[in-house]
Amino acid sequence: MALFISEQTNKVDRKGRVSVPAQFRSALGEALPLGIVAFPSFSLQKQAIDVWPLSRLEQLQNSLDANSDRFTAGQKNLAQLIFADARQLSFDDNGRVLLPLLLLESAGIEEKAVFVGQGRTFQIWSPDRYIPYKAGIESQVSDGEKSLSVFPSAEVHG
Amino acid sequence: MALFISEQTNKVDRKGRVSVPAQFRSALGEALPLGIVAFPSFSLQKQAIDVWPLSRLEQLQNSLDANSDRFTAGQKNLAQLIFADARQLSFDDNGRVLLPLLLLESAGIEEKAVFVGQGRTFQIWSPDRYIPYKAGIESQVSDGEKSLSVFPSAEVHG
DNA sequence: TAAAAACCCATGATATCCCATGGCAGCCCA
DNA sequence: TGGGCTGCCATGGGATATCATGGGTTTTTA
Repeated sequence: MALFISEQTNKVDRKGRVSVPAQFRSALGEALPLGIVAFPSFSLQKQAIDVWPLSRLEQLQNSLDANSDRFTAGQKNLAQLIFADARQLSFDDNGRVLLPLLLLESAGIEEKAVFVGQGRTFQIWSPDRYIPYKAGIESQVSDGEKSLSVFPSAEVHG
Repeated sequence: MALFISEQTNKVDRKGRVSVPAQFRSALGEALPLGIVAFPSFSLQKQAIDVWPLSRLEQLQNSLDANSDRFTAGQKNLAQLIFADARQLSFDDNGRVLLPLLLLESAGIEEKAVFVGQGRTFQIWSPDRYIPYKAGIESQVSDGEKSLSVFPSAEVHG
């Protein structure tokens, strides 16, 4: 499965439907018909919605089954919350999903939804929250980290 | 994959398309069909566009998956920003890409785009910005370093 | 049986595909 | 060595497909 890359703002219609960016849908590839799961983003104090391919949730479950000892108590609690709060969303013929009211409210989404690629997952934000959030992230990157050979390099070359 | 070397200025047409220099396309080699990712250059205060082969972003993601602990918080933030700001571009039959409006604007590109080889990556500049930028770099070189050491490396890149 | 969800079709905007052209560089051959 | 031939490359533009969006209709479900 390809990566989720880039931002795109789409409209939420009266029925609560939004088009998932075509690029994200194609990144799902074969996993598309399985759909996605969405839940309030715990790492962001539920400011936004986290979206995973369903297969990732399955992988998490498998890890919990096989390597339960490698998870901290806190991580297990988090996993419990994800399983409880996650909603499985499926695509209609036009590539839209119906966002449940609970998720819309918790993320403060009304007219517009910002889809933000995060590699293996993506997020859905209200524009009003996303803009200041992103500005904050940018300010937390130091100038040194922005300059040459930004990342641990042995892994990044190809 | 070969290195990106040299400069070339190409025209941006009415639809926002530009030919990527043939030399850069052939440097991509097998990675050509996967396409490239482009985002405002963080190290240059978003003056220009940084372009990576998609595979480089995939390697970054793999590295994050496997060695998350070797990244600083700032580096992780930067990675988040890259996933959000990057746009995946693919080539048409003539070797052109469509530059999204957002990138054109952030780099101040209108009629012409300067492609600048940077080894494993390349940049795209507006001529108006590139000329003074390069002059600045050149004057810094003339005041300082004029030779380079090449270090033997255990990593075999390529 | 009323509200919500799923399904279906329509539309405008935009991106993609496809073909055509002109210029330049390299090559061949006289 | 010069002149033309050939092929690649950058560029332009029309045709086609895809995408986001809206709304009606049927089906589900509570």
